[in-house]
Amino acid sequence: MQSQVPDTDRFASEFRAVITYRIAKTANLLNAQAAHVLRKNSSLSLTEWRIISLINAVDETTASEIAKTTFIDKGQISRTVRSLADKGLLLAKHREGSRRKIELKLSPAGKALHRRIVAIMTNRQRHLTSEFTSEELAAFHSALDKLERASKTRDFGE
Amino acid sequence: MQSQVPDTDRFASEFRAVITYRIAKTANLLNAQAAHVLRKNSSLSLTEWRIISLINAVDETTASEIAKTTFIDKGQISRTVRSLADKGLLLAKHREGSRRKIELKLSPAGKALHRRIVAIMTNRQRHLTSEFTSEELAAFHSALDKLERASKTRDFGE
DNA sequence: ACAATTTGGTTGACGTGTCAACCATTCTTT
DNA sequence: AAAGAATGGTTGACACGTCAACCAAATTGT
Repeated sequence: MQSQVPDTDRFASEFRAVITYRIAKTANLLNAQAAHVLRKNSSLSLTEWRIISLINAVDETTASEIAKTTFIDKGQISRTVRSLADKGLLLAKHREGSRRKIELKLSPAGKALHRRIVAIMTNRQRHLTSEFTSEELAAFHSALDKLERASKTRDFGE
Repeated sequence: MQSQVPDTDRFASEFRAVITYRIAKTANLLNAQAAHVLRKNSSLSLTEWRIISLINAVDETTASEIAKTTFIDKGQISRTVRSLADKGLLLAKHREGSRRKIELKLSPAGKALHRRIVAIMTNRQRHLTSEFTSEELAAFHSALDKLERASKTRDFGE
């Protein structure tokens, strides 16, 4: 036996330190988990679920407002909204006195679905953070804040 | 004026706390930044770059080893490897005494490219973590570890 | 030595994400 | 009120990620 470290960990030592790899990997794992949970409990894609819970949170909103805060692509939102409306989960109506802005609200069915899924997702969130102290959680959020700010810089070349 | 909070922050208060949203968003921002830097300084996609630096780190490896450690899809690796080989950046040869395993190594051109880009990416990494103390960084890594472990659970239903 | 299983890699189909062009409407400026 | 700019939303094209089927080689079990 030449080494105690399994072959598949040859990269790990090099790349554990590279923060962007680690975040990308964790985010992928979490997204995969969420998608799996959603498939099992509904017919929603992850983006559909996100948009549903965003709308639910503010009761009523527009596509462009969602785009601004979440950085989800305009186009993707447009299509997702249509598919949710087709499924009868949300209502899209021109806002009073406007022929452009479209007001998005959950339908009763959409609200019911949200209620059912959010319970599961809250369990999940609790599970994910169960090993965190509240200090650790706060520190983690603040680290993400710093990274988000630093991610705006675009120039590192000579 | 009804509120000091801009409209676009209506979601923020609700969703800042939802850890998975935050990670997903930060990961997206970081990936977009990396992709932008790569486009500006090379003709590599993010996945191409990742595979190049993985191979560089261990000098020589195989597709399945990459797949195991990084969770990048087998198929995606296969295609990316081909495109890198076509660009002359890596060499793929059947491993001595095997007609199945394919040994992946960077070509001289690949190594040169890696050297050039890794300098830029190191700058970036330094910039991203410049506001972190080493304790904060360690805590952040350990938080990601916890989340990765917790992301394996797949069941949260009733 | 043979069949059964596992492993390494490729391919095709399909869904999702991303970018840019575009149109209609609304706001701003004059 | 008209011209120009900005905004809200839709669409099409294309890159990328994801899944499952598949083939060939290698390993394991009998």
